[in-house]
Amino acid sequence: MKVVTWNVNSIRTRLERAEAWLRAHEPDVLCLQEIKVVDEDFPRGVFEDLGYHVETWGQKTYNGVAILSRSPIEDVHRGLPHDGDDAQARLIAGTVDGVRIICVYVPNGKNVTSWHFAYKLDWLARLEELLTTACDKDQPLILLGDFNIAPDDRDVYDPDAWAGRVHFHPVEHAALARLTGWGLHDVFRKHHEQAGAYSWWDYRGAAFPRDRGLRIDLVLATRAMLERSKGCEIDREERKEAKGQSKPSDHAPVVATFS
DNA sequence: ATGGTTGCCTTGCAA
Repeated sequence: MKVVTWNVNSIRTRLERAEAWLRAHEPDVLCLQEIKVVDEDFPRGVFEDLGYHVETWGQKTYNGVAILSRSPIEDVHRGLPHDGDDAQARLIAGTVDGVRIICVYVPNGKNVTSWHFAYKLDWLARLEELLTTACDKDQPLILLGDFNIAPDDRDVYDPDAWAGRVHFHPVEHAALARLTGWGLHDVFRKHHEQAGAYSWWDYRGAAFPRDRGLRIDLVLATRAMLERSKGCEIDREERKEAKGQSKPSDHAPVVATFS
């Protein structure tokens, strides 16, 4: 079972690349973030023609998440506990071949003094509540997506410069630790110890060619799925620019394979 | 160096 998370930064702008990537890599499950379209405008036919079931929770202009799967997607759930009617579209879950898949787009946070940062922390607390009240840590479960948090020093290009900043703040690390403390494991770290394996590079300041990135796109799994984990790779190639091609997302896909 | 670039869709916000 090949499961992927990819923040595409607009599915309409990225459609050509997303379709080509799917044809080349043929994942079983693809979790998308920042689709930036309402459900009616999601180009589902393109993916259905490739053999995928499609479940979305879209939103105009911002956010939006989706799960594409070769097998049917059961028990689909959208949103978090205490979401209001105006909730941001940031979480969609479904069960595929007996594995609970939770696709998340964690709020960015902007900067630590912003209301966006408080919103991020509240959102993470409600994600923890979802796990503890509606999920089973002893069952096969994968929580994956754009977490907008780099777990440790190996996951940021300049840890000293990033210390205390949004995406690498102690309070964010504490929130992430509560999720993993519930019973989740960083699948990438089962297979790779090295520093400098990033999944996101800012569009600005030539961050990608200078390799100034962060690993903020994570695949977290319960013990049952960690034991089935056979590999986890970041597809850095997809972040590259090529002449005559449409632009890449600022995030690379993260590919995890399970038995 | 609080800059820079991209995507939304139109004028400024979010990332």
